[in-house]
Amino acid sequence: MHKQWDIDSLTADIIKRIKERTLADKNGKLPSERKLMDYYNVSRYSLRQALSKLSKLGYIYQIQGRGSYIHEHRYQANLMTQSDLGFTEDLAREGKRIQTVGATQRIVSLSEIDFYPSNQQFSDDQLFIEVERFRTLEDKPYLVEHSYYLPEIVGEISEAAMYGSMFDYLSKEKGLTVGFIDKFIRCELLTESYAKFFQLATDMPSLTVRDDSYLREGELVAFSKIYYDYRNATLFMHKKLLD
Amino acid sequence: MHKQWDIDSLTADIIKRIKERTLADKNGKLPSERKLMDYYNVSRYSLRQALSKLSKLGYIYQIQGRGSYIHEHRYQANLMTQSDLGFTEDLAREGKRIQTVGATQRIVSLSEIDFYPSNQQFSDDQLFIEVERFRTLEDKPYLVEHSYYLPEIVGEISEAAMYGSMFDYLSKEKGLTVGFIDKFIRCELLTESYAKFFQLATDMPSLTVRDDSYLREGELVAFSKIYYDYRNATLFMHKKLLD
DNA sequence: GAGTGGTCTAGACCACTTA
DNA sequence: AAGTGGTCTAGACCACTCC
Repeated sequence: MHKQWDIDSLTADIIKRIKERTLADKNGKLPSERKLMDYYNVSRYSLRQALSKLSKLGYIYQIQGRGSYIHEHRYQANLMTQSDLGFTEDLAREGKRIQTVGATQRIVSLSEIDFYPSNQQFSDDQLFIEVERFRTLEDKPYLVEHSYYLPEIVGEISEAAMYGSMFDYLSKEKGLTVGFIDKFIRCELLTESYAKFFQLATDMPSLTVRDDSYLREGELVAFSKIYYDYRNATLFMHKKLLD
Repeated sequence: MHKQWDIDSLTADIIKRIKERTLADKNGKLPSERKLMDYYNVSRYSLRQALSKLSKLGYIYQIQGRGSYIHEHRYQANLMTQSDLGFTEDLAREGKRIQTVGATQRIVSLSEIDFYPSNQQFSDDQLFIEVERFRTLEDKPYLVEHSYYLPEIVGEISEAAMYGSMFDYLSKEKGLTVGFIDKFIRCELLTESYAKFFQLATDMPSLTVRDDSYLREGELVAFSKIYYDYRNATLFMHKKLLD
């Protein structure tokens, strides 16, 4: 039988085989692209799309004229990759349990917001739904999410949604599809209440990810800032040179 | 006449035209991919490679069935993008002047190093060339680079190279080509001497980028940690959903 | 239905490595 | 010379948007 592969399932299958160690030889060398094309019965384009993803995730590296090799990188706790970085980290994190242990919402005016999106002008009477969520990973403090939603787009936000995935909520209940997100990664000092959540002293730092979330149509729907415990949060990237 | 376009020059030309505002209509809508293919006389593949880069850089977004649009994002000082993140920020930064204002090097043993690469085992008698470089951007403190080079690969490092681009030095003087870099972005506390350079108090934070630099052949050649002034450093990323 | 971006195939040629 | 990854072309079909 011939399974049909799309790029995502192809990528997933290769990752699975890399982890099982059933694809590479004992030196960590993978079969050539031509052999993999035949094996999976996909075109060069599709195969290389998948290999490119594997490369960005740090699983392999490729050398022109020589071949593709597994790139071991030691397991690190709470390592986020660029592709992991979801709407507000609502994505499944390899079976780990993320819980919201506290959440508040209120309506605020322009003068009350703590930060702004990158390229938006608001009128003076613009209102926002301010949401603060305190979340744990495996029952340990993991992040604080401080968001502003635009009420004329999202309407009201139910209490139930506050404790679940905002991304799914907007998609399923409101029919809103987020198309892309601009991210600004910085290091900032914690306020007292956030520091307390992480059991840190006030003025200790935090790795922050500012998100500007846009609908597919290009409209800003929310902007937020996520604070991570600086002791735990690491963002991983892989850079290939000569591009 | 027909200029031949490769993907890099194609990408650069579209960026140029976006900035000049000579490509999009008044609503920020770009010509369709088919029109751009004809205009530049390239294949769909090449054009979409270029558009994909523009998308990751935050210049445009694309909507299936509708078209491609310019995505304005406000200019921010010292915004790094993932593709900017070079060997040690040696890349040209839009004409801004980066200078090394202090540099030291010494040979150290395994027990003396402050941090380790992600997936490497060293023998107990492994030696390293430790390099510390203090660098300014437009004469203001910008970053401190703390690196360990593997002497059996790079040999000695000349004093001249310490004040220039290590990347160019390895490439031109040593014939070593860095193929890829793993990056680990974190937030850490500054030591006294680094804090002093940034004119900050000790224990103030810093955005750090840990690099593991590998030769094209997959051998580790150096590992380093770059400390940025947390008040100035912002890393930009663009995430497209439904991938 | 026409036009748009998203995906995928088949094939070609090039640059580089290895033998 | 053979094999590898890197680049590029031409063309097809699909999913979605707009009229």
